[in-house]
Amino acid sequence: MPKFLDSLPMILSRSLDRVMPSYRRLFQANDLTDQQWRVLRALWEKQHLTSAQISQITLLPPPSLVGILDRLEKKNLIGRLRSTEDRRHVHIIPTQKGRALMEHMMPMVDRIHDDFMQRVTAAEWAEFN
Amino acid sequence: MPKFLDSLPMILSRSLDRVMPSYRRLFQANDLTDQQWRVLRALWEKQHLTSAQISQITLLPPPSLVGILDRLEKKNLIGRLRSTEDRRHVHIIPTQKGRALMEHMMPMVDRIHDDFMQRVTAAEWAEFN
DNA sequence: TCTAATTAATTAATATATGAATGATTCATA
DNA sequence: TATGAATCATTCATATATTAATTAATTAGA
Repeated sequence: MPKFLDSLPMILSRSLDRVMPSYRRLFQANDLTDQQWRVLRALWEKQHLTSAQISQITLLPPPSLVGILDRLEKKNLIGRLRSTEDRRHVHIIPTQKGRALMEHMMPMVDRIHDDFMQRVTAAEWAEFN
Repeated sequence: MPKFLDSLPMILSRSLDRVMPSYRRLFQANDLTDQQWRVLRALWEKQHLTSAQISQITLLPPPSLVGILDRLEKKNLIGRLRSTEDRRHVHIIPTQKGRALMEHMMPMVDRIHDDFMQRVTAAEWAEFN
């Protein structure tokens, strides 16, 4: 009978709780939520994605994505474009402002990742075994 | 430059997304949300906890906990008891109905955990390395 | 002893998650 | 080619996350 804190969901949640704050400080400094960042981050690797594709990549559920895209659009960071071939699809494209913001943030995000991978492979990583 | 999907937050989120559905089916069958379950699960190992203690154990932020406790109380699964020594504290105690529900669910939850630890140590677990 | 600093729980405002349902569109096929 | 099944984005209702602020109660210190 495993203890509550040793359950898979709690182990993973705890890990996330330790990883996210470092990122979140940077996101907040740029007026972005975690989820808004995820969308922009996905568009960074491949601009021009449909809403469904973004949902699959970012793991953000479609109903949430609607609002997230609304707010990104309101900030003029992305644009929505209804497809002409298949009018069910909506293409999401980063704006000039959106790309500039990413250009500015990506190096710092990469650095946070690198910093983690050095500490994590030693300390936190061990918790999984 | 790590790919988005290889970042720590996405690896952990993806893992959670694969683990939770199995549990969630059981929770829903018993009319509980993930978070409501967490609170009852914490009280299972040690009934009589304060709101702050539950927050620390379950990782549920205090503002969220207020509503979660409200709904658990409304379902008559827990009781709130304002402390007499320090009237700032609120003791949370499972009701008879709450304990009965846990007694019913714990074996099934443990089994889900065991099933995972057999598949996970082989397949998913490898993803962390 | 009286005020300033702390603490626990809560409220408020905004953003997301979850599951079900809808509307518009496209596809499959009889 | 009409028509029912499948898709994509969206809406709806409810529950939770996040940050800041508030309230009530306790403690620390002048």
